[in-house]
Amino acid sequence: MSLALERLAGELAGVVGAAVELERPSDPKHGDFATNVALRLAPERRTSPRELAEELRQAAEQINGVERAEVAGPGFLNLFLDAGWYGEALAEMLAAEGRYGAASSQHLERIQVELVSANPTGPLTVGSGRNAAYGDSLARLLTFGGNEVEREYYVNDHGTQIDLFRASVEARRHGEEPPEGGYLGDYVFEIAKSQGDPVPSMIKSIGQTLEHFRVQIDNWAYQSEMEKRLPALLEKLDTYTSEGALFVRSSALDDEKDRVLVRSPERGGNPTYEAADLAYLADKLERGFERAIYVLGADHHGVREWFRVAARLLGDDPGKVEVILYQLVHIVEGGRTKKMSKRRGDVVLLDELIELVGLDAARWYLVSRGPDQTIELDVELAAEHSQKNPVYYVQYAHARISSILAKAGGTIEADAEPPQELSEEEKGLLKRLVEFPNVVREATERRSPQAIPTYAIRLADDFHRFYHHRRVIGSRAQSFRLGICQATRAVIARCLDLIGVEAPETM
RNA sequence: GGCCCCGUAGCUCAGUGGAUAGAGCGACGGACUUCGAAUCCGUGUGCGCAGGUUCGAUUCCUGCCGGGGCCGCCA
Repeated sequence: MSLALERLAGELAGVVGAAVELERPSDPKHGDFATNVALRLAPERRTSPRELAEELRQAAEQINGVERAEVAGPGFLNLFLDAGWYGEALAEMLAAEGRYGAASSQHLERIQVELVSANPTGPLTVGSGRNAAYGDSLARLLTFGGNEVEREYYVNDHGTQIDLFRASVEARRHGEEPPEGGYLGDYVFEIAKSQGDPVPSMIKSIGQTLEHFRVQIDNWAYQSEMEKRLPALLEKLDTYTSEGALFVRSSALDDEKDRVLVRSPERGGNPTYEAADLAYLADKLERGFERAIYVLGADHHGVREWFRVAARLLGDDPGKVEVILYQLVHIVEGGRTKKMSKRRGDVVLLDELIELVGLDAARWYLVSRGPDQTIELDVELAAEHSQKNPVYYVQYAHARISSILAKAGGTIEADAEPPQELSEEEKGLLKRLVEFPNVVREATERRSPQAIPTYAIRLADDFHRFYHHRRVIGSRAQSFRLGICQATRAVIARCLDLIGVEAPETM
C-alpha cells in the first residue's frame, strides 16, 4: 500500500490494536477511504460494531491528514482526508520515481517461470501467444516486486510428435501427403521448400516470434538433454518392470496411478514425457529455484497433480511447484466455434494476429482476460475492432501528459504545496494513484496480470476527466498539477511496461 | 463415470465477503478561439436456478441446469 495510506492504517491500527485495511469506497459520499475493521472486530470484542467504530472515529479525527471521520451503515468508518494528506501522497510518488508501486516487504524468491514451451512442430499459435502474454506479464510483475525471475522455454525436441513433423515435411518435399496423424497445416509446404532438418529452424523461428512479441526467453531447455539424465535418476527412484515397461511407484505418493517412465520394447522402448518431466524438474530444483511456475494450457489439466507428485518423488517440497492453467483460445468463424489444432492446421498464428491488430493491441488483448476465461477469437471482428482497443485510450493519456510536460518545461517540484481546496477531479486521480501499489500486489499474489490493464483504463479515465475540467498550465495550482501529471505518467508507463506494451510520447 | 474452468448489460469481458455491481463495443444527444477531440459530458438493461454459512453473499459451500476442457505406454 502507498506509504501515506500505510501511515493512516498504521495509526488506526495502533488505536484499535489490530491490523486495519483501508479501502476506497465506490461512492465518494462514503469518504476518501474507509475501513470495516469495527465490523470484523466487534464479535470478539463483545461490543457493537457502531460503538467500536465511534471510538475509532474520535481517535481518527486526531490523526494528521484526516479532515473528518464518520461512522456509517452497520459500522463502517469513513475517512475524509485533507489537502495536506494528498500532498504527502503525491510527494511520495514523485520521490519514488519509477519504483512507486514496487513491493517493499514481501518474501523474495528465486523464481523460474516456464512459459509457452510449445512443440517445435509449427509456428506459434495465438494460444501460445496467450501463454506468452500471460507468463511474461506475470514474470514482469514478479520482477517488479523484487524477485529474481528467469523465463524458460522447454523444447520438446524428441518423441513421436517431432518424428511425425519431420515425416510430414519430408512427405511434402516429395509431393506426398503427410503420414497418418501427421501435420497438415499450410506452413508445412513452406518449410518443405528449404532443405535440412526442419526442427532447429522451427525453434529459431519461434524464438524470433517471441522476441518480436517482447518476450525475452532467458534459457531454453531441451527434452533430449533432460532424457540423458534419466539413467542416473532412475536408479534413485522406486521403480518396477511390468509387461516390459518401467513404472515408477508414484501411487505410493498419492498419485492416482503408477506412471510409465520407459515404454516397453514393443512400443519403441523410449522414455515417456513423464520421465522427461521428472528429469527436467530435478534439473530446475538443482539449479536452485525456490519456486518453479509452469504456465500451461487447460488441456494439460491432467498433469497438474503429476508435477507435485514428481517433486515428492525427487524428495523435494511440492510447494515449490506451481502450475497455472489458462483456458484455451478458440477460433470463431462465421459464428461457429472450433478448437485449434496444429495437426489439422486449424490455427490462427500469433504472427498473423500481430500483423492484423498490431503488437500492442495483441498483447493487451491476450493478457486482458483472466486465465480462467476461455477466449473466443473472431479474427475478422478483432481486426475490425482493433482501432478501438482500450490500449490506445491508455497510450493516448500517456502521450497527452508527455505533451503537457514538454510544453510546461522545467523540472517538477516534488514537494509542491497543494492548493487549499482540492477539486473532485484532482482527488479522484490521486486516489487512483494511491491504489496502485495495492493493485500491483494483488495482481502478483493472485497471479492475475489482467488487473493491470483494467486499472490502467480507470487511471487513464481519471486523467482524461481531470484534464478536461482542470487547467494545468497557467493555473494557480500549476506546480501541484504538474506533479500530478508527472506521477500519472509514471504509473501509466509502469502499467504498460508490466504487460509488455509501449508507452509512446506521441501518437 | 471421475476431475478442471465458465455462466455478470444486446455483444466482448472486468470485478468484489460489505454500503447504489463496472468498462469497452453497439445506439441516441451534446462539447474544440484555450495545455493533443484517439478526448470529455449526458441517456438503459444484468450477477443461470435453488438451498446453506454469515451481521452482510454476485463473491464462500452444496445441489441442479447450461457451455467448454481433461482423463492413453498422445504431447
